[in-house]
Amino acid sequence: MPYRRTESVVRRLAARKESIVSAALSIAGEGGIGAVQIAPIAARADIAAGTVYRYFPGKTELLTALIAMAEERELAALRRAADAAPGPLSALAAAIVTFAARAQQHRRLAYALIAEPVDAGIEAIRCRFRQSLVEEFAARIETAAANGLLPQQDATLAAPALVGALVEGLVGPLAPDFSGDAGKARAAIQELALAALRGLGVPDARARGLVVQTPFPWVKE
Amino acid sequence: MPYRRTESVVRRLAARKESIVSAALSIAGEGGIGAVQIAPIAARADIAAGTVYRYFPGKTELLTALIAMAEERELAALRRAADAAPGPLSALAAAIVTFAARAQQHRRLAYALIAEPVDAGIEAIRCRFRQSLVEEFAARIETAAANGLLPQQDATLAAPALVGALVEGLVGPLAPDFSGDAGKARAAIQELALAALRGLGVPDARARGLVVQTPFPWVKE
DNA sequence: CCTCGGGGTGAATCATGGTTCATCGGTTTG
DNA sequence: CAAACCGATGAACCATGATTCACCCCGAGG
Repeated sequence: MPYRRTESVVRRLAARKESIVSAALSIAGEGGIGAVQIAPIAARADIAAGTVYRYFPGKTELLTALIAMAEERELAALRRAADAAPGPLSALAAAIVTFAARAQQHRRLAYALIAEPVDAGIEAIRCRFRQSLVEEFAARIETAAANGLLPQQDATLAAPALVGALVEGLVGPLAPDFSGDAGKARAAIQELALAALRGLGVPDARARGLVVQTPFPWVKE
Repeated sequence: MPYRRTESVVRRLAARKESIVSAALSIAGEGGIGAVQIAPIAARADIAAGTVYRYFPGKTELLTALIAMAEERELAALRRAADAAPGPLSALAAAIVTFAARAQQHRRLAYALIAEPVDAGIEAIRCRFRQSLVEEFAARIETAAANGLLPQQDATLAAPALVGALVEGLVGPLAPDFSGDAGKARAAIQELALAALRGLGVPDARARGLVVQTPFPWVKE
């Protein structure tokens, strides 16, 4: 009778695959995308370098899995925050604040996943992540505009600019250093979110209570 | 008597150094930072690979020279446009529009010099360029705010966000494709500039004539 | 128990791209 | 014009890091 994988073996394999991706993710969060190399990943996952290739055809696919994992998590958080808001405009505001807060909380990882220098092949993969984010924001902008809560505008232009401003302002290499002062960090998020909303055509977001204090209860993960 | 370089030799050497940097710059403009490699540069400059090392101790220094050249050019253009404006606020607006217009005109190069993935060592160099840009904008923002033309705000937060929004909105990988439609490109610049100014606290830039049609006569190079 | 086959191993291999250096050829000097 | 020397050359070298593969090891099936 031919060899059949035991149920427990199947579980072990799946768990190991998962642990490889987790190892990669944690390394990315510490040392950036450049530090995501096969040998360190294998070491952290307590396996040999060659074993990685029993689970992924190549580094590209591993990175793809890594980004997919992060993407899922981030989009879910974004949607949870937005959908809990009472209307399209506050949903947009909540998405902005949530994105900013989470990005800042995992600054290194956010930078690695969105803006950090990598080589071309990997950039292509990462683009899909950014694309998802941008589309999420674009959809929220369009909905708000359709409801007359924002001036009509080109969301395909505004959404990338919005993401660019948030990333560059909070986690980019030139952003001010907020480490060690949570209050300052929170204030920066508020200020940026207000500026972003002004840019989108909401001059009085604060007065209208659109930008609430972070962290939201539902931002935690 | 020891060997002394002839005047003509000195000129030839200087010209060659210059031509190496130019070759590197043109390659960056075509293929991005990743394509800036010693062998192709040497080929384009019509010299051997080893010769590059007679002019630069290493690739890092060559890249530094490349970026310095671009930085000089860009900052000069920015300042020329801004200084020709009639006041601090219109100077800021002019700087924004000029930056956007130039970045879009040399989209590939702008991306390479500001946002494109590269490895860590090079990123450090490139940061200085972005830093210069951000500082230029920050100074303009502060001046305008000091004159009561903008609400008081943290320019060290606003300036990076501004640059991020412009870059991501116009030249980033997710920006809409403007090639082949100059009108659309121009409209995008206008819209982005207006949004940026709204974000900074100028709700009616268009009505106040702050964002004039590009290209400015003085934007040309 | 034995043996079979798949998972695991990690040293070896390959690919890429920066850097070096022994050597060549044209200039400068006396 | 010959000697001395500098700048140019480009093949060889080196470093990094992904990928492979011949060889183990262990548990399932008989």
